[in-house]
Amino acid sequence: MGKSPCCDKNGLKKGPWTAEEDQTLMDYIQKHGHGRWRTLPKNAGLKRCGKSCRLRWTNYLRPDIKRGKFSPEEDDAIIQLHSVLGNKWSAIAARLPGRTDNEIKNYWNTHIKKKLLRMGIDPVTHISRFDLLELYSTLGSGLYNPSQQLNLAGLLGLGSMINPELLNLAKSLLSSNIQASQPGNFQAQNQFPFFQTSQIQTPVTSSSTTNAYLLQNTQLLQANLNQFSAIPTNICQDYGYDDLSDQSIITQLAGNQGCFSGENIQNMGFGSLLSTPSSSSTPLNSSSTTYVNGASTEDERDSYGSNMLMFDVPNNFNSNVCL
DNA sequence: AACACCTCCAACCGCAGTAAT
DNA sequence: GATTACTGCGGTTGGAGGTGT
Repeated sequence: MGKSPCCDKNGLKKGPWTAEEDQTLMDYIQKHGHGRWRTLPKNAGLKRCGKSCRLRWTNYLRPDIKRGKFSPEEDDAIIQLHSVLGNKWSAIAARLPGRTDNEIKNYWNTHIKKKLLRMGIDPVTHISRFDLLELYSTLGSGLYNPSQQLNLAGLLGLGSMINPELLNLAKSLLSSNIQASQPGNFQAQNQFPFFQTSQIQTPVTSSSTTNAYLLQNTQLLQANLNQFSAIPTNICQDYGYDDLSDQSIITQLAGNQGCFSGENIQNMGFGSLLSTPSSSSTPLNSSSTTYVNGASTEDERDSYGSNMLMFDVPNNFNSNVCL
């Protein structure tokens, strides 16, 4: 299903390698070295395509490959490198001796990503989902009614829980000329400097705390957001909104009825709204998948929807406050 | 025991970049 | 400069093995 054979047409074998094939390949490479992958299998007497041989060698047979479980130090290194390099698995592998890009990629997708999700951290942007939620909520309110004096955190009784710098940042944004509702106003996908991976701060690691991470990300947001005065439409488009001024965004951000209530917060699907496709190598710039209200299936099991909103609701929280 | 579902990872595919012609 | 061949990379898949019912 989905995959068309690359070797069958030439009568070449595909699928798992046998011990004999491994030995043949290793013997040949020991004698002649690797390279010239297209002619190698023929010369070595293997009924495999060159690509398959190269992959087998680089991912499994190479003598310098370290196998076995990843250490906590390696975990941290991968997270840190990923926050800087993104899905550049080969670049990450180059900094982790003995590990292959394929191995790291698999490990990321099966372990680390889930670990970060459980911590409420977006594995693509390495930004706390709580900060993103707050930012988007604030922006959404301002866009819906730009003249409105914002005090969302106060309104919700969340002031003490939200980083004030982030709120100020969001307010600053709203006070600037927001032109994002005009399609085509942004030139490039990566113009949203806030997600430039080269500027992502040290990510959370297994030994860090979420609070420290929030502070780091707030500083990052502030530094980056100072550089622009409009919100790219593609951010909204990525989540299925074509027009940033569309009230539906606000409705989404504020819950299905346009009101914040405890129940709405839990159910409004921010996890999907704010998530990015797991396979995206360009944070928040995916063009292929729209995530709205749980429309996507992947990793919704581990959705931030539950994780990111794991915070204490103050006793005086008014669950029926409308925006 | 049998079946269904889930997790993990080796291997595959397609694309992009580079080198050779 | 255009075309072809080769290589490397990142995303995705299939299936084995594990776990739950």
